[in-house]
Amino acid sequence: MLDKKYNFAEKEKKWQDYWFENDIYKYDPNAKSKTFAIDTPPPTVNGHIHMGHLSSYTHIETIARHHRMKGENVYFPFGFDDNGLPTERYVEKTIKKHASELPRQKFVEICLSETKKLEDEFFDLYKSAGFSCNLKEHYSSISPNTQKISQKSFLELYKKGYIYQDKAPSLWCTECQTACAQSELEDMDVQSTFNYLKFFISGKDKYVTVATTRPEMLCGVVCVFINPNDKKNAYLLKEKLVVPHFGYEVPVYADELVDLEKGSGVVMCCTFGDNVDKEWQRKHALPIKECFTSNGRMSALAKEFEGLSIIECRKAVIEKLREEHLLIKQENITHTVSTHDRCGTPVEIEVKKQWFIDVLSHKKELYDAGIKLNWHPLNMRARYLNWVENLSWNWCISRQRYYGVPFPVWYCKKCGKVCLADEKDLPVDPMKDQPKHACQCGCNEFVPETDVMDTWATSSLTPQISADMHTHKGLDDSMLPFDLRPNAHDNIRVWDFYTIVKSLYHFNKLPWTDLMISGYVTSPDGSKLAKSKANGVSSPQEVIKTYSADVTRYWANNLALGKDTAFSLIEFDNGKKFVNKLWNASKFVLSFLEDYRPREVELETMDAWLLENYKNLYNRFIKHLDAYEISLALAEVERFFWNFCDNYVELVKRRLYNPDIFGQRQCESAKYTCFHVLLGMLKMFSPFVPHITEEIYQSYYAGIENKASVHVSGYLNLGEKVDKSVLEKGEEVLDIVSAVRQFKSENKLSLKTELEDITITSKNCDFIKKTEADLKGVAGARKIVYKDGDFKVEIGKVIEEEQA
RNA sequence: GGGAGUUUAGCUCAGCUGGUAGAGUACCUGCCUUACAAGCAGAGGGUCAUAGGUUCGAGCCCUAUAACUCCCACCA
Repeated sequence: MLDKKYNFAEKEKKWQDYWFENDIYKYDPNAKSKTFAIDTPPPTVNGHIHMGHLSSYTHIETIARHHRMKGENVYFPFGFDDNGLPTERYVEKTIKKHASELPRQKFVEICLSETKKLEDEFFDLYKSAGFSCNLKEHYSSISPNTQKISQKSFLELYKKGYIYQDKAPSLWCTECQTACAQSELEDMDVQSTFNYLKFFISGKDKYVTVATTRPEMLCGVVCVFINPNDKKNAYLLKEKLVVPHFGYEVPVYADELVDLEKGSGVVMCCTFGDNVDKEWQRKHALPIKECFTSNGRMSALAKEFEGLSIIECRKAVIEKLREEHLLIKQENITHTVSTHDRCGTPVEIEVKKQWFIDVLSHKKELYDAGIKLNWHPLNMRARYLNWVENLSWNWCISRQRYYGVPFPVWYCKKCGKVCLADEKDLPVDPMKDQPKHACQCGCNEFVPETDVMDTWATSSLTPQISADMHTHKGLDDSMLPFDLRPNAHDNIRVWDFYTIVKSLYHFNKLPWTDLMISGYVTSPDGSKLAKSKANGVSSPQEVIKTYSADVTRYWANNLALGKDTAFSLIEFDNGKKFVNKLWNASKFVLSFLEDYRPREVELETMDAWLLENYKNLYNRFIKHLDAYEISLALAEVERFFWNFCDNYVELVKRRLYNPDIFGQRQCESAKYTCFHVLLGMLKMFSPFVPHITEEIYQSYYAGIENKASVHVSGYLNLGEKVDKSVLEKGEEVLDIVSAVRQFKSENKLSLKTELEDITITSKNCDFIKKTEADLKGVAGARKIVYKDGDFKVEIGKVIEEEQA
């Protein structure tokens, strides 16, 4: 017997412990059934999980549970992405110190201990949400084993020629003091000033106007560009121009990238103010002049401004130009600058020795890979393709930071040659370990590489890293491709892209066959959720505590794939109602089934109708979930369920209560139907609301089916062929019930009011007649008269209560 | 500038291969019905963003337009 009220706090905890202790979701390496492997997103350990993560993990969960219910062997690993800049930033904020203020080793130790705390929090949350990934073992992107895989990947790609080291322009964050990748850029609108400056023509008392937002870079001007079609200024090509204030001369070149409409149509070029400068530098073989040092201060080039910050220098230079009458006018503008997504600082371009993975020369393969993958929803594919088409930087994987996977690289002290670690010695830390062999030049002294790898250089290997937890084969492709990569749309250009790169370069294979892309949960005003801010949105912990894990999952499962949704607690009330209804309906139905064991019986008409409906539902349900249409699948089974409660159960409950009046066989038929349909529904609901379905299942069905859990019990397939005519005829019976209810409602009568008689006109009287006992009961009619003809229901006299 | 998405009832959203506009919620009217008042029954409520087109027939297909959201590019 089920409790009168469902106590979710107690039951959810009970079943979570039960699942955990009994390894209910364990992947079985020896199973013969098909494996469904999920490349679970490892949460980045850089703050607290918010509702957005919870909702997208819930989608993964539902899909994992669905495939488990289909009898597949689900490989659902778990891990943490706990190294790299995001984690460092989190730790810096927590301890209120910059990494550079501490000894490297000390900082790394603090990172390890701080992330451990967060990981414990993550673990508790995952468990309390009832997640069915393998919580007993997990990978970490900083663990020695992961480092080994990551370093091996580096060595292999280096040997294959995909990785190269170069002193080349790369994106530089002056705040984090490290290089970063194109995918880490974020646009930000800033107020800025367009400064119109006088560039005098050398030896003449004539000037041209050049507009710039970055006057502090005047110390690094290498040339001035005009448009090749600019007739008015064409004469300048033969002249030299004098850089204002700094007084040195630069040449003038023509390039079609110059926009005649912008500013004065004449552009100064520095190496490097922006992307275009970078291109011009290469195309016109311009000299490289570095205006800034790596910490965002002015370099010696800036003469008297050396050591000022970029912003300070900008002000100071403007002041100088004004004094020297070289500033013609200023215009306030809003323009977009690229900032570092981890700290919001505008990025600069720096020329430094960095490690790169070549992606630009493989755009075609990367693009084709995007075409071959199955994207859910499909339109998300465009984001990937768009990104690949617009790639303009090779993937810079070196970071001038502390907490990350080290490069397995030293440099010969004498000849400077790169010395790679031996594969069998991995993982290595070149700052502690030494190469085992002397350099080819004979020198035995080495300088370690102090840079660490970009965190994505490692997390792009999650299919291999997570497969290794079971295969123990390291960097290996035996489990590739995985069946599913799930993540939110922000990760398409980052994690998805990089994973595809690595998988293609290593194995010439796709990392997975399908991608499932979740949308964002935004705050009610539409702004982004962030791990660091609350935005007026409840935390997952709060929501689960208040509403239960099942209700929270119900909410998440109703969100459309790929679409952003504003968070609202109102939506949780539907889930609460649903869970309550499921409890009450199950309690009611099971109260009739206590000692019942199913056996074949000749079915009553409406029982057959419900079973046909169930088959119909089953087909659609499976089809939706196979296509990752989570919310549609849930809506479908939920609609069936409410119909089951409000129509079917109402129709048959008298039979269940009174076998003496309605007949033993008729009662048996209802029991048979209830038994199967409730069981089938519980199984279908189980991926969405795993706790309450388990509680109900365990109270009755588990013993009969002899299964450890509803979640490994398999769906109930009652046959795929549906008798449509039974469905239609049954609907007509419901129409009769509806007509009677309408009559009673309009006449403000209680639904139990009895009626003298009702007259039914229909072409299906034979069918309807067979339901007469049920119909009389639910309608409260003493007599039913049948007529052949177009469908019509006439209500006879009401029997007053006193009489009844 | 390129791309994607959205626009359907007061609100949140479904709507398949083109065939009489749907659900939940809110509001209104009733009903304590031997599971559930966190329930049940019933009613009202829509120029399917706009303008054209294709079609016997368009929420759906085509062409424009508008508004909002997101991604990318631009950043002199």
